[in-house]
Amino acid sequence: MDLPDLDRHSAIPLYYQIQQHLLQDIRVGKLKPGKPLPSEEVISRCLRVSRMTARQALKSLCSLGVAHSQRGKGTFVSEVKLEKNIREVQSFTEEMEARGSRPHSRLVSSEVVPAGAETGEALHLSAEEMVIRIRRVRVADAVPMGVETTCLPQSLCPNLLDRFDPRTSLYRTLLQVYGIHIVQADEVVEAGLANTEEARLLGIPKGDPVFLFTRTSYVEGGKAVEYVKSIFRGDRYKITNRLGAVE
Amino acid sequence: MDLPDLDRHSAIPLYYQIQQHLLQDIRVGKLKPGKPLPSEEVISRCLRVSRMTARQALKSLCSLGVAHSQRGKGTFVSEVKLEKNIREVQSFTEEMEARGSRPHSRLVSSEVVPAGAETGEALHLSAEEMVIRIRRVRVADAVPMGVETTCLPQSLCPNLLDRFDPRTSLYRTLLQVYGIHIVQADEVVEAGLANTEEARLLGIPKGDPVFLFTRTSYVEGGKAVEYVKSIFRGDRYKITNRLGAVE
DNA sequence: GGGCCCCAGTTGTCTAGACAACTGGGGTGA
DNA sequence: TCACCCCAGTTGTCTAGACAACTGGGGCCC
Repeated sequence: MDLPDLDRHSAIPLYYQIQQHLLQDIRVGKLKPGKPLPSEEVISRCLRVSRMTARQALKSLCSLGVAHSQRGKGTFVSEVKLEKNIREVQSFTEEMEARGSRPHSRLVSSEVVPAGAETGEALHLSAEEMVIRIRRVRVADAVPMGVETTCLPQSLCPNLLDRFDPRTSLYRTLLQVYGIHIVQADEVVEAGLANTEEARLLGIPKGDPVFLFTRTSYVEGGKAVEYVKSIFRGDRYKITNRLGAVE
Repeated sequence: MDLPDLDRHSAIPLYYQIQQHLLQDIRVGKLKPGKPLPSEEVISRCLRVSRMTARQALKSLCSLGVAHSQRGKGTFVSEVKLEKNIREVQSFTEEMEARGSRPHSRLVSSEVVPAGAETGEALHLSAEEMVIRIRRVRVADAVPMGVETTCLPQSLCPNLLDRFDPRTSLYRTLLQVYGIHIVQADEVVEAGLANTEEARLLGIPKGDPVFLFTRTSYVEGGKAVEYVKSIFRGDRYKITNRLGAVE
């Protein structure tokens, strides 16, 4: 076991430096699944940090899912692979890039309209309040993958349609221009069949299997900022979930 | 703000007593979404615990997703509802009971067979090793919802077929009889169409939209113990996901 | 009014230690 | 041989403090 020297004058917390080093050792296979990580006491003594700091590094690895602790025994590297991330809030752009594809989007329509009952309820607006509605075909590696309709309250991001290039990532624009950081989302998925218009936009036969997504996205603190309905091809798109345990 | 008296002689950790009390206050609406929780210093002073213990209670609420902290400001109750749980490993039985339905199952077949390439790879077995394969129709409130095929290594749960009533919960039997506690699973979902046999078992027209699930389940430490392929009706079944943020 | 500084309150990180609870192995005694 | 005890190693919980970093508001000065 080799442990790194810590940079004690860095702005990076000590526990985080330790966590990153252990994570790196796991990634490159220096620490193998099922094998114990250095104990709190060993880290504490070798790196001259308090046991609580060593402990914080190990616990952060546990909450990442790459390790698990057993009282009286130690902390061990888990078997599960690092590549399979816990399902996270990602824009289509981020998701496709993570899968190694080149994403882009084609604008179908963008307009400012009253929210209506369904969208209003999801975003906690009255049905009369105005929302920005953007409809796009999502494309990965030149293959149309799905059709996505996004609604955002106009009050939250005025002039979005002037400032946003619909071919790029909406989430990045929200963060960079408006400081809106989406951290959580609730999503409902149904299975259905493509209707005539969807089939035309996606270039697939009518009646092909599709996913129907309905997603509400939240900023920290739980305020709803986005309501999305989308349709994705069943033949080219898969959902990958990591399910965790109940405490 | 009223804080409870702590039982200092209890085996229940102090931070957990505090966490449970705050959780109760949130549940009954005494602490409302968006409002601050008592600060670390207040908890520490009122309950005569160290600040680290108060902090542990608040951080555990954050990791449950019911609160969030902001440096320099405080820890606040999140808006999201408690009823909508983070997606968790659940047996069909648990899932349906949580949705308020009465689940049961009808056995299609159960047998001991060689794993084969696909199942063997998923469970880290050779293709020749024997697995127990159970095929069941899953029913909720007398409506057939899906067809599920579960494979488990025979070495892990010998005599399972004698000890397990296929109409009940497999996960409960694994836990109670073999001490196997499934804590994590990877799941891939695809959209497809029902073939003739599936349509017959589910009582739906051939070609109706269905979900195709492929799930590998793990015990603590990451050992794979179960490989499941299942088909669920698209018209009666929805997937609900809570997506979290990346750290 | 506007800009600036300072201060109280809050969370983030860290220390040095303590005892409890549990695991696994070795040794001892019946 | 077997049961039991004890011990070293490990994680879980807890204490009492320290300083850093950030927020928001009040007050001061220009």
